[in-house]
Amino acid sequence: MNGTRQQRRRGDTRQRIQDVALALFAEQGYEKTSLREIAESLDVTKAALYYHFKTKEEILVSIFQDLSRPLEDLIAWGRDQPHSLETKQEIIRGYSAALAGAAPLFRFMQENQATVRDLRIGNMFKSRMFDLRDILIDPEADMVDQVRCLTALFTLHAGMFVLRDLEGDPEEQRAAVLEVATDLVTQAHRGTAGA
Amino acid sequence: MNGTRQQRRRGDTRQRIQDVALALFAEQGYEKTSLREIAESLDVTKAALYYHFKTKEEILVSIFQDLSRPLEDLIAWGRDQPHSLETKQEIIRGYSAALAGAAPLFRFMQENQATVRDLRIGNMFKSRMFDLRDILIDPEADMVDQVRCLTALFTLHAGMFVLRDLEGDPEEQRAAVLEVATDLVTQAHRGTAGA
Amino acid sequence: MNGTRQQRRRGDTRQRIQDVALALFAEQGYEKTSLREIAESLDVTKAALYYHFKTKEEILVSIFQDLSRPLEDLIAWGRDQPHSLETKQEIIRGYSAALAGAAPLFRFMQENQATVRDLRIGNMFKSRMFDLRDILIDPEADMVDQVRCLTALFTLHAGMFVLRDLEGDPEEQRAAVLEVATDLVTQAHRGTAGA
Amino acid sequence: MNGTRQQRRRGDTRQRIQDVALALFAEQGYEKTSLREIAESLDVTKAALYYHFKTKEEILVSIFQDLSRPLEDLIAWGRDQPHSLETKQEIIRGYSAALAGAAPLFRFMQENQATVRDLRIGNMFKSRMFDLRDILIDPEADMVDQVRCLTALFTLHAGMFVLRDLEGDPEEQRAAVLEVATDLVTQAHRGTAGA
DNA sequence: CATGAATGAGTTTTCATTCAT
DNA sequence: AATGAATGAAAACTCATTCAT
Repeated sequence: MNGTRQQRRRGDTRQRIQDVALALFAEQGYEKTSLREIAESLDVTKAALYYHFKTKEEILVSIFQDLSRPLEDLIAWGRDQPHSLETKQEIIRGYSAALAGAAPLFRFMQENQATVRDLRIGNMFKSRMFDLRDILIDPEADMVDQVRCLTALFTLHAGMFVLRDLEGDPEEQRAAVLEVATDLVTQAHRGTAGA
Repeated sequence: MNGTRQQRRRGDTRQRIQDVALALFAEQGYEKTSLREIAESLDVTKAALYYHFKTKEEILVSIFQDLSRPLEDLIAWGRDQPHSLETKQEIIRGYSAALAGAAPLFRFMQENQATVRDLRIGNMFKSRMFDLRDILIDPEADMVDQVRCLTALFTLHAGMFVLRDLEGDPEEQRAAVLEVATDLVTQAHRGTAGA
Repeated sequence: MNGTRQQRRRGDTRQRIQDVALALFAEQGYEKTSLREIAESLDVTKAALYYHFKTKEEILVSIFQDLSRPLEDLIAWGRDQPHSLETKQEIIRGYSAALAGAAPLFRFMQENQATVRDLRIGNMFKSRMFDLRDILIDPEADMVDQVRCLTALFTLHAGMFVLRDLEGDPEEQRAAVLEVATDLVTQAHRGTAGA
Repeated sequence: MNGTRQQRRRGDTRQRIQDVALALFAEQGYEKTSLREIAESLDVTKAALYYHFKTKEEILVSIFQDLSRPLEDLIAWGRDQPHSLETKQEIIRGYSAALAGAAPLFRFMQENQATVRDLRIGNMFKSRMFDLRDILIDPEADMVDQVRCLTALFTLHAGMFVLRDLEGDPEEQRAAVLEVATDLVTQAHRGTAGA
């Protein structure tokens, strides 16, 4: 007992499934990752996956729920703040941190939109984005400033997956992306506030 | 003769396959669209598809090649221009038009990145984007301004698929998106030129 | 007219189909050679093949009929000869020549027995072999001598396709094979005649 | 429980697949035997076959590996013996026994050479034959005696599938074939030893 | 003498899922 | 907490063949 083979501290399996699944989903996409592949990576049988999760989709949902917690907290916080410039800037910073903290998940969401769209997490994610939008955007702002805010959001997203292909220091890149995004919401806020 | 059922103006089939395939690919994603589905939509057999295209991927490639022609022309034009602000703004305008002119295709590219990545069009598209980047970005500009240019590009992309979910006049939206993107390259250019 | 493209002296096509088909059948096997492949090798369409031959099998049958003519002549000759040793030796020589004269065909027959068995040429070939056997074998000879005669036949066959993998001068090999085969019928004849 | 339908002694399926597959492969050929046919013969689904074997080819490979074991043992034995006449005769006897012990498999190999050639078992079998050749053939023997040895081998092969079409007592036939083959290696050995 | 367009029936293979043990 | 065995549905693709032109 406590043998070499059984190293795996028990109770661990669920977490290990999530980890491997996310890695594969992010690397290959959801549809191209089969449960067989996940099981083999873990050296368990497919049936074992079904002991821990009801369906393939459930695995993904559970990952999303676990990893998007910080984002949810951010939104909850933002909702109670005044629509001030500081709040908006803090939201941008927070979102950037949330993305960085669960990069594989968000990269997955980016790259598998068509698939994600008709999975349960599709709506979950969409509603988070709407929440962010409602915090950032002033409904009375003109269209251009509204677009600036949305653009700020997508700048952060794109920063994750596009800049990977670019030369240059990653830390410097992240900072630059954050600056551009912050700039955009600031311009948007000024435009509206000044009018 | 010339019956109702046989309406099918001959020679038409290849084009009809491309049309239906693109519509389905954009709507459901590449993997979730089966050749059976495409064939049934057209009221032909699967084998007929294989008469016109060697593989499923080939259908997609042919669509991409046909529809990305304007983008290619734009790049060819841009390569020979001076790296002036006017050129950059014209590139943004042109890219916006190219996207609008083949919206379903580019929406598809956006939403199926994980899939597209290991299809032939993955590299084709990537290299187009690199070309655009090289035209827009001044290699001596600082990181922030470089990010601004890339952001301009993605603003246009995101404009296509995100704004669909937004209320408001589509034409006004498109104009706003274009303005934000133009603004970004302008700022980037000023920053660099002024330094 | 008499243009560069149409070089192909007309009327030739049927023959060209047979040639290419035999080459491919021998190289890859009957089932693994598709009509598409044959057509493409000839730079014509599949439908063109159907102008010249009713079915895939028909192509093969026509090849067999054309190329097995010498064998048929040999058998016809042998049937009218006395069952002397000279006759038997001549049959062996003749069969060797027939095989050499249509090597790809007979190699094909060797290597595709399972397939050939339920094609029309299966029975055609089988009956030729029975004819040869009846000429070579004395029904009153003992089993061992009968086997010697059959072995002589198969020695020639095997000589074609096995020796290809062997080092050594091909001509010397062919001569050696012929000598062994001749030896076998001679022994068989002596055994029977001497008894 | 223990119902008539569920007879299937569990754990049995893999073996049953191999048995049925070999029977069908030998009877109809590899290409003309579909997995559907095998599955239906066993009253399981196609997918069940894939639970036990990764590909169609794997089924064949596994059969070959299981059934060619005695041949491998024979070769292993032969390699360590002196190149004496007794050794050679024993090899012939042993090969005859090996063929008889797995007649359907070797018949299959005979009749599907074109197919087998580009499957993994093609090379496996070829190398076994080369091993046998190296044991039987004296490299200093003249070509004719070398051919005699090879012919001995093919006599045994041909004995299996040709004699099926012949009248006469099968046991007597087998004995006769063995005698002819033994005779051939003996002649070959004498020729070389005497020189 | 040949092509362009298409079909129907089939192939091997893969997948998410189930369930008795 | 997991496995071994299996399934039903579907996928992409191939092939010999047909026929109007």
